[in-house]
Amino acid sequence: MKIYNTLTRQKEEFVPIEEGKVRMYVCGPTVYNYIHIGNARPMIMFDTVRRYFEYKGYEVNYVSNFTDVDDKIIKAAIEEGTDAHTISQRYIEECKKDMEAMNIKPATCNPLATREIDGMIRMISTLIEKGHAYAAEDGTVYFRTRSFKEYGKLSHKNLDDLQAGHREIKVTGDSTKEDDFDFVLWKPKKEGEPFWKSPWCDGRPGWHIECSVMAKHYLGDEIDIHAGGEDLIFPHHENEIAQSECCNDKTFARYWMHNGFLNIDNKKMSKSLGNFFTVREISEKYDLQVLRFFMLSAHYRSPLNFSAELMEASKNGLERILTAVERVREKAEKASGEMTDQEKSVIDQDMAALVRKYEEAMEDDFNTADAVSAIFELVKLMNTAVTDKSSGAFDRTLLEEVEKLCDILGIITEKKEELLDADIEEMIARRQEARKAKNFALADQIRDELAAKGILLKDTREGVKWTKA
RNA sequence: GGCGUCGUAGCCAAGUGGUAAGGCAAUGGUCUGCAACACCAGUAUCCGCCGGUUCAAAUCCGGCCGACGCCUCCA
Repeated sequence: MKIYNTLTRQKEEFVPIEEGKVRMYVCGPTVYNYIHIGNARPMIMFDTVRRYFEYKGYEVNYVSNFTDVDDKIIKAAIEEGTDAHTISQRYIEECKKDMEAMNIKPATCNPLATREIDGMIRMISTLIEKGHAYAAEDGTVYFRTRSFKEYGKLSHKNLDDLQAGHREIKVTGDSTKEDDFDFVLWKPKKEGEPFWKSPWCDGRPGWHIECSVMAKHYLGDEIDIHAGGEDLIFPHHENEIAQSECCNDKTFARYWMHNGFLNIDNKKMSKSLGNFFTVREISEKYDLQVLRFFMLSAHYRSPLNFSAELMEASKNGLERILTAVERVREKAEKASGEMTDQEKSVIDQDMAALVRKYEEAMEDDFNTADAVSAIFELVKLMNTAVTDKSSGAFDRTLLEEVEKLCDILGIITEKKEELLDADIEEMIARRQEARKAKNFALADQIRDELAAKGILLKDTREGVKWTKA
């Protein structure tokens, strides 16, 4: 399996630290509001990575944090006249609902920054002892960036270039720093802010130290994969490496994976541009499976543009897959019989080739766009090869394979059991009678009425089917 | 100023040296009472532009144009 490693800027063969196991850390959201669709991209893509590893038989320890103390959370709390804890708890719960609707598997562990303060204090103390950090007079603790020789290895920057190429390295009058590039590990509390006691001052941790500590706590000093959005490469991930490697004297993460940004109209999504969507907003219009499928349509490292048209296209494409699976599932339930030689050859040749295509795509740095195309080709195979005459064994073999491959991508093929109101059931029955009597005018009229209520009918060989608009 | 990414049909998107996957949309046909689904058919002589390397390039090299990202909180 090949993974593109930001550290080396190359695809590398994945070799786990521990045979058969994957230790993976994904930077999670800061919970000060509903998550936006940009937050959803790493969640969906790295969940897919995890699913593929599990499919290959790995045991994955998947850790993803919630940053629950931060300026934005505090600001939101002040605006609402409540406390930071209330805000973060609320949005963690809402975030989990969104994740479930996107069929993202719960992480092995979702650590909270505020529950890991002791570990942070320990790590900061160690860094100070080793000379990699220092406390200023006001109690702020800084990391001594230049003390880590490899600083910049992930983002491929070097401090002197940054200094030379400085575009107004303004760094507000932080005169207590020894160097402009030093960053905060611990900062003093301000009036009304949550704080914890520490050897340096009452205060709270800097953002970067949180992830280093949580990764160490739940995954150990060395991890296999560390992932997140590409904007985190610098400075967040760079700083994590500095902290962790200076503290533990071990390589922090072997593989660094970063997803590209989700754009709107080719522009970065931002509140100021007014092109900002929360996952919750999208869920009002679409099943979030559609959002997931949309994200899978591009490689995770490419920028991806979001628009209503593309969501429509994704919805239709997903529908094609789901319709085909549904039809075969119903047919397979009834069909019996062993495979003919010809069917065996379709399975061994055609289906096997597509499964291979799918796996090769996934093993090549998780090329989900290609993997999806293999599923479409499998759908075509099902649509043509599963007929009245095909054997039950054949139908089920194809069905199970497609279900399995969809599941790796997190696409749910099982249709949710939904019930209709009695009056709608009655209308459908009346329309069937009208059709039997060849009273098509009445039948069409009823169909239009149902459509107005958001119920779309299809007459199939297996009977009347309905879907919600 | 430094470091990067991208430019493939109307749209999305894979392909990164051997002669253009897949999907959406649109068109014609088959099926269907009609519609929907499904199937069949054709659909980029060509991969931003200009040069170069090679038997062979969308794929490698150079230049240009265009879009974008990071360097500051940010998925």
